[in-house]
Amino acid sequence: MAASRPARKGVAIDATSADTKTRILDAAESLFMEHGFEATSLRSLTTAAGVNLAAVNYHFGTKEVLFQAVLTRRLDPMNQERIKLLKGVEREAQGRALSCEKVLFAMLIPALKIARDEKRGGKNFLRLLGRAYADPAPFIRHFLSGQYAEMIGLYKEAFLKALPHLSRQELTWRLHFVMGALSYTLAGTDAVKLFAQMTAVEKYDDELLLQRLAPFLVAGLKAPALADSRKLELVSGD
Amino acid sequence: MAASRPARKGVAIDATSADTKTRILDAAESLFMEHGFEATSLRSLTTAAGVNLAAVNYHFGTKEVLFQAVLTRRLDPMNQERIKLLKGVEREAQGRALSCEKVLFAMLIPALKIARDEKRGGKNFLRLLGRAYADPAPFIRHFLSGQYAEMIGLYKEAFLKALPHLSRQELTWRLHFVMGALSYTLAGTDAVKLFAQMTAVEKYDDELLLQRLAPFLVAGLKAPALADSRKLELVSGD
DNA sequence: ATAGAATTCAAACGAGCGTTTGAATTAGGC
DNA sequence: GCCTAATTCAAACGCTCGTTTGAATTCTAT
Repeated sequence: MAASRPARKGVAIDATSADTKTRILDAAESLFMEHGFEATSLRSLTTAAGVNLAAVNYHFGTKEVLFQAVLTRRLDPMNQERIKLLKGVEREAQGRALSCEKVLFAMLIPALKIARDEKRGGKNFLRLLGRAYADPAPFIRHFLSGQYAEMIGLYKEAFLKALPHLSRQELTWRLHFVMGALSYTLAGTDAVKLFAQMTAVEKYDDELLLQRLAPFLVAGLKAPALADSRKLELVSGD
Repeated sequence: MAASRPARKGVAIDATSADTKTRILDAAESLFMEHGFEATSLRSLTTAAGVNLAAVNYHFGTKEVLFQAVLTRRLDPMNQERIKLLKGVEREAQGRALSCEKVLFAMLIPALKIARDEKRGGKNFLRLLGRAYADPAPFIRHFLSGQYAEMIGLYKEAFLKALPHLSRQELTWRLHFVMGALSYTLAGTDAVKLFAQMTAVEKYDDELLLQRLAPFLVAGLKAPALADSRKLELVSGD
C-alpha cells in the first residue's frame, strides 16, 4: 500500500510532482477515451505520458483511483458551474416560472464550454465522459452517481417547475432520456459511422452538435405526458 | 488455428455440439452484459456455461468472434423484422405519406418483442446491445456498422418522407439522438441510479419504458429544424 | 553543506489472460 | 464392430497485466 498522495514539507503544492501528475492525467484522459478503462494498460499509459511505470501507483495508488481523478478534474468544476448557472437563472426569474429551455441550456452550456476549451479537456474529455456513462464497472457507476447527485437533484426540481404537466416519475424518465442522447452523442467520434455520410458532409463540431441537440431535447421534454389509462398500443398481436 | 466450425458428416446440424454452443452463447450474453467484453474472462465464461475452457476456441475460434456471434444471433433477426415491418407499413400506406409515429414504432416494436421474450434473449440482450453501442473497441464498432447498415438506410429514407421539414443532414443527427436515448435507456440496469428513487417507485419494465420513450422521441423528431441563419445563442459571454 | 523527505527508476512479483496442444472420449456411416 | 471424424478435456504455453520493492536520485528546509 503506497502513500497515495504524500504532501511536501510545507511547500506551495507539488512543485515537481505536479508535472508528473498532470502528464499522467492528460495521457489517461486521452487513452481511456480511446480504448476504455479495461483495455488501457498502465504500461502504454505511462509510456505515452513519458513517466515511469510506478508513477501511477505512487501518485494515485491504483488504476481505479487514477480513473476517478481523471473524471473529477473536469467533472467537478463543470457540475459546480451548472449549479451556479441554474441558481443565477432562478434568481433572475424572481419567482416567475422558468422556461424549460432556460433550464436545459444552463445544463448544456458548461458542457459546451468544456468542448471549446482544449485546456479543460476539450472534446476528448466529453467523449470520455460519454463512455463512462455506459461503462458497466461498478466503481465507475458508484463514482458517477456521487458526482452527479447534487446537480441532478437541483435540476430535477427546476425542470419539475418548468414542466408542470409532468409527474415526478415521468420527468425522471425524461431526464434519463436526455442524459442518454447527450452522453451517446458526446461519446461519438469520427469513427462512429452508424449513420454514414454525416462526417463527410459536415465537420464534427461540438458547438453545432449541441445546437442541434437542444431543440430535439426541448421538444421531447415538452411532449405531453403519457396518460396511464390510454397507453400507446405498440404491439398489435403477439 | 482450430477449425472454427467443423461440420459433421452429413447429419442434421450439430446434434451434440449445439448444446455446447448454445450454452456458451447464453453464458456469454449474460456475462458480457454484466461486465463488458474486456472484463469477462473465458475462464469465468466457460465455468458459468459448464463447458470446457477450450470449447470457446474450438467452436468459435476467438473471443472476439464469440462476441460477434452473441450479437448476431439476436440482432440479425431483429433488424430483419424491422425491415419487414417497415415495408408492411409502407405497403399499407399505398404511397400516402407515412406518419413519423408509424415509422418509429416499426423500429421499436421488434426491440420490445425481444424484451418480452426470454427465449430470444429478453432484457439481457437489449442491455448488452446498449453497452455495445458505447464500446470503443474497433472490432465492435465495425461489426455494428455492418449489421445496421441496411436497416438504417431504409429507415432514414422513410423518416425523410415522414418528416419533410428536415434536411437529410438534420435527420441524420436526430436519428443519432434517437439511437442514443434508446441504447442508453436499454443499457440501464437496476444498478443505474443516477436518477434515484425511480427504481423504488416503479419496477423496471421494458414495455412501460418504451411507451414512455416513444412520445419523447416523436416530439424530438417532429421539432422544427434549426435555421442556419438564426442559430441558438447558447453562450452569452465567455 | 547536510539531513531528511519526496520522487523517480529498473526490476521483479504473482496472478490471470487468450490460446494451443495432444491425448482421451464420443458418435455416426459402413 | 470397426473406422473415422467430431468433440471434450486437462494441462500447459507465452504473454501482459497491476502492483510492489528497494535502491538511486532530486529537492528543500535548516
